[in-house]
Amino acid sequence: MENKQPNIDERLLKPYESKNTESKIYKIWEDSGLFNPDECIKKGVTKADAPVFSMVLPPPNVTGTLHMGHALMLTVEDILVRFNRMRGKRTLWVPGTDHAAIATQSKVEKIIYKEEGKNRHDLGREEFLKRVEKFAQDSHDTIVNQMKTMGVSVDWSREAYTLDEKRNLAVRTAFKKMYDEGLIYRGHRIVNWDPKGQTTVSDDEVVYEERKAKFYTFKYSKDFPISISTTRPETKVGDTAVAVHPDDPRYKKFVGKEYDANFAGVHIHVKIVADETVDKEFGTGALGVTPAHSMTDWDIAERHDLPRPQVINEYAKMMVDAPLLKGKKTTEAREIVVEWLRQEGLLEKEEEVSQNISTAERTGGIIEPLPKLQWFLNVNKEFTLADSKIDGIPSGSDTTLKEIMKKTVENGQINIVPDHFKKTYFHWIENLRDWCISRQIWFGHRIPVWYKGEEIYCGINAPEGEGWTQDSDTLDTWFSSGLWTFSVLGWPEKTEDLRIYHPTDILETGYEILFFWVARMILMTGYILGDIPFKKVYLHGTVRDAQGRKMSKSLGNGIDPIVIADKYGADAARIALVIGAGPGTDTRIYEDKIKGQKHFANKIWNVARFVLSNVNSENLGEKPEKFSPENEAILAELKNVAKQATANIENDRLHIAAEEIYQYFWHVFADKIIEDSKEKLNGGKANETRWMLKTVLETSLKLIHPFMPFVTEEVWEIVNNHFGNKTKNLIMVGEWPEA
RNA sequence: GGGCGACUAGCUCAGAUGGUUAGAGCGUUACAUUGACAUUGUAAAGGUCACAGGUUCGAUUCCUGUGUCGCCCACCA
Repeated sequence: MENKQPNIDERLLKPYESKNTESKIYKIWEDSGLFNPDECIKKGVTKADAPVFSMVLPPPNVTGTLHMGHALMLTVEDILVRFNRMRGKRTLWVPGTDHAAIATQSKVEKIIYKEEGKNRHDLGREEFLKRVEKFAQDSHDTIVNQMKTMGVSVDWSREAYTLDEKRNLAVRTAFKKMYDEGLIYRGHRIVNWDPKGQTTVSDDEVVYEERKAKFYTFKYSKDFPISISTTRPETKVGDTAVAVHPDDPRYKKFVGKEYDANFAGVHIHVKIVADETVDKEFGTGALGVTPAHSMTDWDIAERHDLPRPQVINEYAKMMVDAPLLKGKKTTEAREIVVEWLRQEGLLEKEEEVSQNISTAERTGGIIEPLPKLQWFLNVNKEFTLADSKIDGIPSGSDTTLKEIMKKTVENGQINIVPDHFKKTYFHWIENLRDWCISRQIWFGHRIPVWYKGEEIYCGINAPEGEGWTQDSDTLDTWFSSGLWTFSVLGWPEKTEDLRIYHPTDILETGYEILFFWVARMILMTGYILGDIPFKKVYLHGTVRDAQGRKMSKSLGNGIDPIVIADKYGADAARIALVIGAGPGTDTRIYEDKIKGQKHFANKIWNVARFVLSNVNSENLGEKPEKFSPENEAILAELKNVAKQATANIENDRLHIAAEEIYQYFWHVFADKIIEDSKEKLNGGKANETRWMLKTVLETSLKLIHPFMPFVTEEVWEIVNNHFGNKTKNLIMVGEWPEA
């Protein structure tokens, strides 16, 4: 071979070692300040009037550490950001973390209980919150380090936290505006009460588990004319009606009649009502109405103006006065009531059925529907949107939150990728009910409402004067995350950031939080700013293991992205995550896949070694004005690869872009171009071949950079030194190859 | 019950607006090689693109139906 010459960087003489390189490179990036667009302008790498590209990081929960799903998210977003930055755009990516109210609180409660045997009430609100904040801080620090390990080019100077001072002001300001306009109201409603967590949970935080249950058919008393069925006989002490279908010939004659009965020692007064919602075919076709402990029954009771006595309390215990049941847990009470029915000869049938039981996602507690005084956000109430940038909702016209959520996506102002998630989104909106925003937990944004006797005050700050007490509830965590795109940019202040970077360009997140979060951001931004929060929603899939199972703690099949990055390099993990994962598609990840990409990093390294050992400032002559046809063809193909990559990234096909670049680099550049060049380097076209190799190498590095930023930055530096380039720009702000 | 999606090589997956012999990685087999390469390269085997109809000059791609799997939503008291 031509040489094993001294003038090649000695780093290249050994195989590529990601371990120390990556942390070193990250430090160089951070020190450069170029993650911050203001700094890019100051240093002249970005024009002040360049087009803007902005994005917020979906803030990870401060409940622990990042998993592979986060790694995928960070990778996809970093690719988009690096690509746009290299294209010369004024690029901002704002990082942050989410306090994740109930998730974090219950996690800390578990730890404290395990270690000290105490619950939060033993510690008291103040001490408990101190503990949670400490935990959140530690967790935050871990997460930040993990993000750096993955190579994210976020602007740390703008980092935010959903529960910091500025975001708290945003929350209070938004709450007050909604309260003043009557969109936020307080009311008795059936809520999903979690007796284990002692709090309300939203509909979306309820998960259903299938279990076997007994389905009992019986009458309230001997002289009661209609049999009813239920899986929860203990709730029947709270019945105030039996509902039948208006057209049901069996029961028509009873409608309107009222009966008294002694049911398991509790006096009940039951009216027969006719209601369209009753299914004639199900059970006996007659439904015992328990208004206080069932959503649908509550609605029936409301329609027929029935009393709604509560018979179960917050601890899932019976609160009736009958000696048989008083203070008993619901499960015990069920046995007691069934036994009573047997003895009285009222039980007619007992069947085994499988039933979906509601549980709380975070604590696993069995949901007890209870009527409670809660805060709600009305999604159907009309209000006037004073200043609107939403197509189809003119400024000054009346609209609803639901309409805002619908219109912005319908009219294409917000695009969802992949497209079919739009259908899911609309379907969800159709069925959306008022959003219960209060939580009976301590960790979170305290509701900005104060009471003094009968007086209620809602304000950004506490009211003047003595004797006011603040509402003890906190807000659903998604209330503050709903403001995220603009609260991180400084709202409610009228900041420059807000003017320049909002609405953001893309929101990249997992499809599983389309409703929790994406929809709520659209709602909040529409209401508060009369605008959209982002132009495009890019949804990534779930990361699964080699067998296609979800990664979970209980299965123990999780792969820690940090362990992987340590072993194979973050570059390898990144490109392994992206290749084969189109938007909205689940992807499988396993060590062999990542190992393969580590080889790719090494391939880049070796290609650089080959090129630099054959091309250097001494043997490189004048750049030829015209290349021979064969080299011309090579450069044309290179240009075409760049063009394809650009188009694919712009059209959300990162997986294709990554694969094509990989294919080109390995199987065209390394296997063909370099192999062919070995001969040419000794022939008459040696100089133009050197130029060609240098050009292909440098251009390829740029194309690979968004996907594998560390190794490309390292090689870039070596290349620059090798040729003694004076302007030593980082590849991170290098110019993206012309398409 | 309602909705959404998937089904392509042994395995994991690409195949945007229908158009020659359907692609990659891993795996398998053969050969080469002290090579820029903790190897790598060259080549090979391997596919009724789930099934059945339809539209079309032409369907893996569009339409209808069937089957299997997965996910989301609702929830029957």
